[in-house]
Amino acid sequence: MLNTATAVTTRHQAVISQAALQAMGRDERAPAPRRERFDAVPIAAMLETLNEALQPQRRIVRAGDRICQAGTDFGALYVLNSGVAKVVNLAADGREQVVGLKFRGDWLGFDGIATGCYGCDAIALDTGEVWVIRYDALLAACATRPALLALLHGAMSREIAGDRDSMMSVCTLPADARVAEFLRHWAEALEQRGMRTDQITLRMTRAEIGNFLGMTLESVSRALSRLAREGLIAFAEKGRRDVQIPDVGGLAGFVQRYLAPAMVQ
Amino acid sequence: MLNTATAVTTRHQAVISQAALQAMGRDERAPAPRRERFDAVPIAAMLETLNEALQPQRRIVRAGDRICQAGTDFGALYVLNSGVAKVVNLAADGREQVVGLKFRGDWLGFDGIATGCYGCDAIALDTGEVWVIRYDALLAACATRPALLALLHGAMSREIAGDRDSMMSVCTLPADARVAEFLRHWAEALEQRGMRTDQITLRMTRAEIGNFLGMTLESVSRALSRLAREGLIAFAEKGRRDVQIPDVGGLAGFVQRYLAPAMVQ
DNA sequence: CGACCTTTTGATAGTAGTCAAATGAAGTGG
DNA sequence: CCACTTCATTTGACTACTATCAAAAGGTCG
Repeated sequence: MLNTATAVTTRHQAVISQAALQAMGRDERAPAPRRERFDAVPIAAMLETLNEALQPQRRIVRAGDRICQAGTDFGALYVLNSGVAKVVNLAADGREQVVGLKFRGDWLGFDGIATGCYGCDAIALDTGEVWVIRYDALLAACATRPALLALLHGAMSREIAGDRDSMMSVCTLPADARVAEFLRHWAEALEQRGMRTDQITLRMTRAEIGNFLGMTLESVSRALSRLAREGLIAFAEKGRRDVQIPDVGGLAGFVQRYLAPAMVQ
Repeated sequence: MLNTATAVTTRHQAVISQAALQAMGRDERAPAPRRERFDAVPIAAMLETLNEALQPQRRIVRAGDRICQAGTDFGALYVLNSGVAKVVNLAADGREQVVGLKFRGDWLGFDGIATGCYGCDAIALDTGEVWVIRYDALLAACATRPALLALLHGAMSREIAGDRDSMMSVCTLPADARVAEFLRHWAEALEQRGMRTDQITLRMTRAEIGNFLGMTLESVSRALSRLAREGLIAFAEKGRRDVQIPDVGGLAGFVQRYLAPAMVQ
């Protein structure tokens, strides 16, 4: 119960093979797998830098508008100055999945750099402003402004780390906790941007949320009902798209409790 | 049955909300969500460029060696010149998950750029050579060699796209198909690097594979047995770590069949 | 050989998916 | 303004996939 490598067996299996354990035997226990999740550069500062360096073209989008389209030629990256967007991955066989949510300051279109065409659709979930950053112009500007390059790399790096965290949520959490974590994550994103977190408007249907989390719309609905029954969330009087979160910490606690119900020592 | 947006309902739910559908109504059907998955720059050429531009330090690793460690200060990226490695994401609460597999030419450590410390462990799965690319040196070299920067961005972009595909596999495929897709992906990675694909040596235990795919080791074992029973794979005489794949296309077909059993039109 | 893993396979349980029906919202046209 | 249509959501009943528990067999290494 003291070795984290083998203690976690609540859901699925422990990861570390014996071979790996003994191979890394020398340096006993990892010093501090602590991960800092804050941004080195605040979002507002990043946008300011981008704005003055590139004076990007602005585009107003409304709910449902496609910001970029899978399969079309890559030429620009997009930065959300306001609003919310979903990223939808499309497979050749017709499967599609929401693989990400984007908020103010987030970038879109990175997946097009390598292949020369966008790999995902990005769809606005409400009204917002998108900045169009032509990739060649960005690179040119980066040549004279190292800070810009740092910004770009930071954004890509954060995207990679974020995707992995999504992966972990989907793979290690039961359905109810996944929904709780989804809400917590959304609230956290708002908080980082200085917005209210006590009430959030989900701009996705249950089906979209389920698709994002790898579960059915019914399971999402049930999970939300259960969270509401436990008092962790509440619905606005009319319509169930607005979720009130009296205490974000409560959601985090729920995830932890659900994660390791018997891990209370 | 002709509208891909609503046709896919075999597993979980269709993604596209009605609102989104009508909002994007004007441009009828998407032109071609085709995604090109090949590399613009062959892997060998990329390594050659890296080598001559930076003459990176080389490090020989053996199975179980840690290439980089979550939580430690970020200073360098790593490129696999040979061997295989797994990327393990660590959560603050002790959960850990294999979130990626890396082969020759793949980069490691991108997640450290934004936060200043690595977010994942990277563990060698067999003997191999790792190139250490100091990040500051890389940036300096990029300033005079645009090709290097393109390489870097291409690698990060590919990582983002790849993570999303993993996410989609985990979320949209049933257990058996997930394992088949895992094998297919491994074979594809070998093929892109000019290696044999008819026989691959899984360098992970069933527990590790299961952790990666979001299922238990028993389910992985059962899935492999089923694939073997169907003749899609075969085991070497001794030990069940070597998997023979007579026809990679067969695995792809299995995934498709399992994906849409009733989608035969 | 014996200790220790890993893997396989079976039996059982539980979570989440599927099917179905009812309610709730929202928009349309008379 | 109100029927009427349409879609989103909720909830129940049932099913099925996959996790869990357990035992045995196969490998590996001292």
